[in-house]
Amino acid sequence: MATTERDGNKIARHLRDAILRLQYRPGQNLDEAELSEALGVSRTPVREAIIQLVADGLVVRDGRKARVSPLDLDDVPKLYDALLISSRMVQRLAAKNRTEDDLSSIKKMLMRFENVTEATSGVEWSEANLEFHFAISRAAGNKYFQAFYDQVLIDTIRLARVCFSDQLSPNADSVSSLSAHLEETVRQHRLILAAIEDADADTADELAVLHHKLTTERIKKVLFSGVFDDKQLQLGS
Amino acid sequence: MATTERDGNKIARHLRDAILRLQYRPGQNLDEAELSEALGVSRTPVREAIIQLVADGLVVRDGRKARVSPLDLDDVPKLYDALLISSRMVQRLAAKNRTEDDLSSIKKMLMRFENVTEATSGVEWSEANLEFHFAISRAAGNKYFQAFYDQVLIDTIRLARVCFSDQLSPNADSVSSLSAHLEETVRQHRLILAAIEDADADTADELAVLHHKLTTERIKKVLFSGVFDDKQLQLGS
DNA sequence: AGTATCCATATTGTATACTATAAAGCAAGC
DNA sequence: GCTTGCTTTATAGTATACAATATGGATACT
Repeated sequence: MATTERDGNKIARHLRDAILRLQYRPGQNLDEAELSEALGVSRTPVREAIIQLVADGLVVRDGRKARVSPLDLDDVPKLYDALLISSRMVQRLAAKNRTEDDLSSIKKMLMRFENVTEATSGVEWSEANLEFHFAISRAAGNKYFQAFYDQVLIDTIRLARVCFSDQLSPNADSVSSLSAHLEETVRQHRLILAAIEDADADTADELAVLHHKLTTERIKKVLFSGVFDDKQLQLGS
Repeated sequence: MATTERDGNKIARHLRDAILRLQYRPGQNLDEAELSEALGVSRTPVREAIIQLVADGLVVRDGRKARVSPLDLDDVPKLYDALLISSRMVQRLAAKNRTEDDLSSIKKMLMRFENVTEATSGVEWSEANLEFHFAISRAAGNKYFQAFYDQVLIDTIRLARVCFSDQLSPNADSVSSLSAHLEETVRQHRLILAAIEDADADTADELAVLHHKLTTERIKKVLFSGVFDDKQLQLGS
């Protein structure tokens, strides 16, 4: 799959990164001439990159125009359905099929993720997170499940970033909960690695369920944490 | 997904069909100049079509060259793993989420498939089969599972066609078993439609398992039916 | 005043010319 | 005689010019 083969095409990779980092916002129109000028190449490679991204699902055709694909709200539950199933399957397969190379790759990504702190930018930490799960995806050794999972992971990250970036003024509660969240994430990642190393497919599967729960709870917390506090704003006081 | 959006690009569609029909054999080199001449267009649209097909997994990059992707033998068990899981999930979802439009679409494809007889060419019947399952895939209403399943279906069909086309002299046994196989396939398709119509997810799931079994048994029968008959060729007679 | 049609313009789609690169073949040296 | 490096050639990658089409605005007609 295109997302897996680290990427081949320089300009497609640049566009992909820019989209994932929300430098191009979901729904934004992609003008070929504009992009080719910005990137200092002609329209041809830009067009070809866009075609790839359409196939990857990051860009969507709207008539002849191309737009960054827009993270539809009623796709969110579907995304988390897919995340639950694909992560369970992939971690199960990874526990069965992982090679020594896979293990060291996963370990490397885990260590990178462990160096993430509260000070690290959100983009960096979600990138490290993504790479950890990509490594597991490769370890599963089944290109069909891998393509499925990679696609789901990418949209999960995009959604998370949109949620966290729209959280314009991070309130004290979410900041204080961040370090706890990071800690728990690292703890789970270690357990997942251990299960895969032990070839314990059932545990790897159960851990996927737990990790899914952690992810969805985190998103829920952000989405429903308004800026108003019902204690401070007594109507009529 | 690209395979789902009936296709947008005329020349990509042509190439896709040609590859699925084995008019371009797995492993075959795709020369841009040659193709552009054959199709009566310039290299640009051919290149763009190839990029799409690479993303769809039907074409693979080999250095800078492009080749029809070669159906690796040790991917076969992985394909059937993926087929089992994806078909179960998709049929389960379809039973839950299907709309009336989905149902009539599935019914239409079922009727088309029922008109397939032993006289029909293999390409036509597998095409009708594919369309039936694509319709169910759409009915699932989850683009992630749909993309997963569609990809698996496409490779399943490709593999089947390679197996049956390589069966150079179809022996009497496989010909006589064909009508039984067709009949059983139609029977299962009807049951699957009924389960989806009844919103009976568990049955739809179980039927996917049965259908998977039918598919794999059929392939096994072809792969292991040599042309020699051990009764006719007694050594030393 | 509202709507419909036509023209102008912007933007995508295609063709072709040119450039860079990789593979193959030949030659020379070890 | 085999290997290695250079040259040649074929093929992919890029740029630019041109064609087609969709969209928006203006004008005219109802």
